[in-house]
Amino acid sequence: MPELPEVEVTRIGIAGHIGGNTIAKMVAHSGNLRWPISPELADILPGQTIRSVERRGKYLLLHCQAGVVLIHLGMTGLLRILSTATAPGKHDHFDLIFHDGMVLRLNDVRRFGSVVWAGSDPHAHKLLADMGPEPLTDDFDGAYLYQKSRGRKITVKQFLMDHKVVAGIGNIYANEALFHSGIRPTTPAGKLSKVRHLGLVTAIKSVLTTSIKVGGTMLDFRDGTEKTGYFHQELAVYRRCGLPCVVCATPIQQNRVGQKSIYYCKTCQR
DNA sequence: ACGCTCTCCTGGCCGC
DNA sequence: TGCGGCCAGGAGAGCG
Repeated sequence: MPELPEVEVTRIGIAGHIGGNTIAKMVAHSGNLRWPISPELADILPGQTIRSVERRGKYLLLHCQAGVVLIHLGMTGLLRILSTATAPGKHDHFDLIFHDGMVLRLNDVRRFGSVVWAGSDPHAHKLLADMGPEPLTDDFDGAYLYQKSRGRKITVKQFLMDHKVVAGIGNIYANEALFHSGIRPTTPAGKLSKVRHLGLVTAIKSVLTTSIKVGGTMLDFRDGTEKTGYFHQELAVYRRCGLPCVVCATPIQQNRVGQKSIYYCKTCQR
């Protein structure tokens, strides 16, 4: 599923194709995604030029003169660049057609994604306004995370996935970062020391950065020729229930916290 | 402010 | 082979 690294790789990939290109038409093919595709887009977007493509958490921001289109890929969303429009498939929901014939197409099997008009002040939009710092910026450090966790009773795993705390950390990277920092996912966030927060932040940055590099070598956005399973990092714990820990060979445990799966090594993570 | 639960969706997988 | 049922999972909404 698209996590922050995949969204970042997507951002870089599509920016090279649509940046500076002018939109001729927007077409919504099917019913709703998470919310209805903002209907005003059909009126606003024709004639708009893509100035830049930004990422905030897992949202992509397409900057035009009139404002910003927010795109979220949900769990199964995929953006493709086509050189010419082809008939949309069952799970193709949205096309941006450019003057030169190029098409940016959103495919999303489970329809948890969204396409929203955010106007000229996107960072004030309610979907972005309360978001915490980007995990790969210097604003996100051990002191910050430690301070935010004081008094919090939720598990550190759930804490990391709260986007008001830090933007764009999903289930995979929460599990992986906790493994690499040796922290049991079920530990209450408020019980962890400052030093352990520092290690956790270091692990988050490391695992995200590595994954962006890997994803970047495996994506090709032109005409749907992207490799399947385009994110292919070696995962240490995620979905490895019962398999040996890569460090100590203890079988990886799986449990549920909240509605999500946690994976951890009971020996390495305390 | 915080924490918990519910909800959206569908392909894949399991058991019978 | 078909069918029912369950699961994964991002993250906002709504409630206490």
